[in-house]
Amino acid sequence: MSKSKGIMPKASTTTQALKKYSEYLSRNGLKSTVQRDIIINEFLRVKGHLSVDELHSRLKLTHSSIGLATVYRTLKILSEAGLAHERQFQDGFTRYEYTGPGDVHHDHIVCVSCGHVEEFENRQIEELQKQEADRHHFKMLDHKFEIYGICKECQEKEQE
Amino acid sequence: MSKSKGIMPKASTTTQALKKYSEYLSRNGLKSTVQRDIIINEFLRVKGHLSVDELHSRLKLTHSSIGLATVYRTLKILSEAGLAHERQFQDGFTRYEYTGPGDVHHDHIVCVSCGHVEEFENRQIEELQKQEADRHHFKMLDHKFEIYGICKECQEKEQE
DNA sequence: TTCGCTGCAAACCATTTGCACCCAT
DNA sequence: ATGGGTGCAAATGGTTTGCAGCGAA
Repeated sequence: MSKSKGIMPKASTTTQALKKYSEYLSRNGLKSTVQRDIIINEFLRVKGHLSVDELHSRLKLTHSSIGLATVYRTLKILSEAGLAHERQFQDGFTRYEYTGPGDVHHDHIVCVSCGHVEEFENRQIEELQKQEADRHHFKMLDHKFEIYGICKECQEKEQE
Repeated sequence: MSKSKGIMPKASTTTQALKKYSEYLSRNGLKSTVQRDIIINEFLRVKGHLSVDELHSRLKLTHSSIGLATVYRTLKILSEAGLAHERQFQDGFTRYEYTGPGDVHHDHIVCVSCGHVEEFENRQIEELQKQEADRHHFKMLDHKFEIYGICKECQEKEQE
């Protein structure tokens, strides 16, 4: 769900992301390493809602020595750099989702049977949220909205 | 946020809850014990959004021998009996909230500073959710909607 | 050469479970 | 007396952290 607002994007989202990432590193006195590059490239390539363990398993296929802790630490950096969002659905894993530069806030609809995740944007819901926050005199910082259900494919499988 | 729909409620919510609970026990071959009674009575008395540890700490004041595992097990039973809802906000604890017989679905607005939780109902949001589920061909089972922010009291404290 | 980074193992921490004993039915 | 319940301690499992050696700047 990354949206390029410009008419003619000059660089791919991945290139922009890598740039933002390396800027974040130097601004914070952090170093570029081969492991981090491997992790980030795979993360940007997949663009799903990956759990740390899922990403680590993928990486092990081609880079067997990479440590789970390093994947955790790198995803935390991406999150702090504003390139990834931490998500917690109901399955006990923290998942990370890529966030592009022009991305609009969105929510999730999760299949409790197969784990499939779809995204949606809904302006009206966003607006109603703000109204509720105001009504309760809260300064809204964030929100979490997830719909849990059974996706089309799993409904069809159930009927067999 | 328990709403009695009747004009003249015959029994208090607590009494009704205890009845529902004991019915659940006998229907499932479970036993009534002093520990369970103590836990449930305190849970019904407080009616907040209690973490297991918070409830256990309260109970220890008057019943020092009560075990944490028993509190976990009893709240699980209450949840299965339909008298409590498991909630997970962002603080790493599972919280339990009392659910009365005529209760309408509601969502939460949570203060990230002091942990205070308020509730709200919003028909329009519920309706928009259903529309989103339909649009994505999901059979909706459940949802989770939380607004995170700073409550009025904490905003005032911040300014000092 | 300096520090940050890595992989490993150990630590964390909320929650669950195994077990020997207890008690409601 | 039977079999579920209890408290305790140990196990679980995702995530974090300490540490000795490694490598980028």
